[in-house]
Amino acid sequence: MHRPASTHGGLTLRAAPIGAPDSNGPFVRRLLNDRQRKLLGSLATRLTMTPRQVVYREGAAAGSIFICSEGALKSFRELPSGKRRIATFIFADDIFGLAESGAYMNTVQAITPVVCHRLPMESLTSLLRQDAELEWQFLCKITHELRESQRRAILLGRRSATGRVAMFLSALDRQQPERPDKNLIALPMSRSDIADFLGLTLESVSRAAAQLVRDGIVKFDESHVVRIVDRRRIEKLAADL
Amino acid sequence: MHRPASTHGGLTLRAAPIGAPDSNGPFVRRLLNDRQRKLLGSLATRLTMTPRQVVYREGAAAGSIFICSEGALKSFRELPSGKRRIATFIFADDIFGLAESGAYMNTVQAITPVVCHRLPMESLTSLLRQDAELEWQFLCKITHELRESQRRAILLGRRSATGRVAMFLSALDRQQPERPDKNLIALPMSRSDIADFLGLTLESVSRAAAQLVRDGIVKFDESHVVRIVDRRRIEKLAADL
DNA sequence: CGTCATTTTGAGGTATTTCAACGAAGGTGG
DNA sequence: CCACCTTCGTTGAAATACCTCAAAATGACG
Repeated sequence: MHRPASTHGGLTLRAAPIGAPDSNGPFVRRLLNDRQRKLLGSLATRLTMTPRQVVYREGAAAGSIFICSEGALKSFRELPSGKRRIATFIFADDIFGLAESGAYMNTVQAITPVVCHRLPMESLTSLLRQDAELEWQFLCKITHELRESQRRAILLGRRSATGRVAMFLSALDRQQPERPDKNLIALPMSRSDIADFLGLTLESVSRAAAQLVRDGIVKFDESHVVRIVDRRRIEKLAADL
Repeated sequence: MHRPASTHGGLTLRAAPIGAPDSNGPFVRRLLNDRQRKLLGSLATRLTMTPRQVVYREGAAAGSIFICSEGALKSFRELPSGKRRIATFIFADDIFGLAESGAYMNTVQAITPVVCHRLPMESLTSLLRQDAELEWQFLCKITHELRESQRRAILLGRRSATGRVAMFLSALDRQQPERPDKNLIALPMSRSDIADFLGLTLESVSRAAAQLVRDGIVKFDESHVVRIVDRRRIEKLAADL
């Protein structure tokens, strides 16, 4: 059943501020006010996707940008060798399809059921170039993404598999804001997705996860739900070593 | 001697367009028109730095953003283990200090003699929030950076040292636009900087570089100047494997 | 020309990758 | 309801590649 009321209902972004003197840590807040949501909503088409469904493929003409409202997706490239590298996972309040020039750089595929909004590139850019306030929200969001991406690049430099996995869990933990139990982390993606994201093999991820369990740092309630047992240690592992 | 004429003379940004249907490859162009340069120039303070000089330190209050006009810098973090990870190298027409929230995330240090411009965060943000056109240029630039950062994260996933080094050289090659000899790449940074950037040891970088030379892919005219001998092969290596 | 930093080269240890097989989970059809 | 099949995840043992430790060689600079 279509619910036209929600056409722009879920349209939000989320990012840490750029210049604000925040208390401590990158506290993340929602962007976009009612006016801005309405403005974007008038351009947007609401889409629902089923798991494994492809939003767009690498190399396709980049005609739209997307905002995810619910669910999780992965953005990846197939390498000539047949290996697959995941550029980023996409969750609610994330933008995707913007960091492209002419053609999409990655393929984006739903992991869970997804609700997202498609905004035609042309109307969006002309809107942004007229509305500095709205554009500012986008600038904040992209800057936030850049920060995260750099953080990731730094931590990918490390060799240790358990360190990488700890870093990954910690990033997911930071990323998931409102949850009943703050120590539960949903892992919607498969082990091999995690491996492709971290530049490890699927086996190494499995072993590293087992190691973290043996060390009493985390515990798997289900194979896709992690419980943080010792938050201090996982954050120490993630911070570096 | 102060040269007020050049206060805003070197103020440019450089990025691939976001939505433009570019011919092929991310052709990079200069941003900012005269009006915008003048506007920014009126806010900016011109700074010259000597090699090893620190622009700002990790954790310091983020009061300004910077635009580099000449030279090269590195942005890095010291890890508790004493190791050092380079988040990014900064060249002419790059912005730095923007992807922070309240406090700078990284330390930035000059590698070569540098000319850059300091823009107070507050005046810049209030200017941007009024001037959508100018803000658009910044959005393009940050988006470009995000693209590069994601590309890097993807390629850091790989284990192969020679592949990483090839990727690094290829990225520098793309990054350096106007050169007399298109096959010469300047490597202003040290081997250990490269290692810290790629998440390798200095020795591995040295060996990987030697390997590339043995394979007839590159040649070192000087220890900080590389000549690409076989462009097809280095790009194949960099693209993946 | 001597000193110090940077870079290269060498030999072993260790971690991850590979290759392989097994176990678990979910969906389909008889 | 159960057998079957496919996908996903775990575990085990050898090979490879990078890291570590160490020392020599090259280059920069006073």
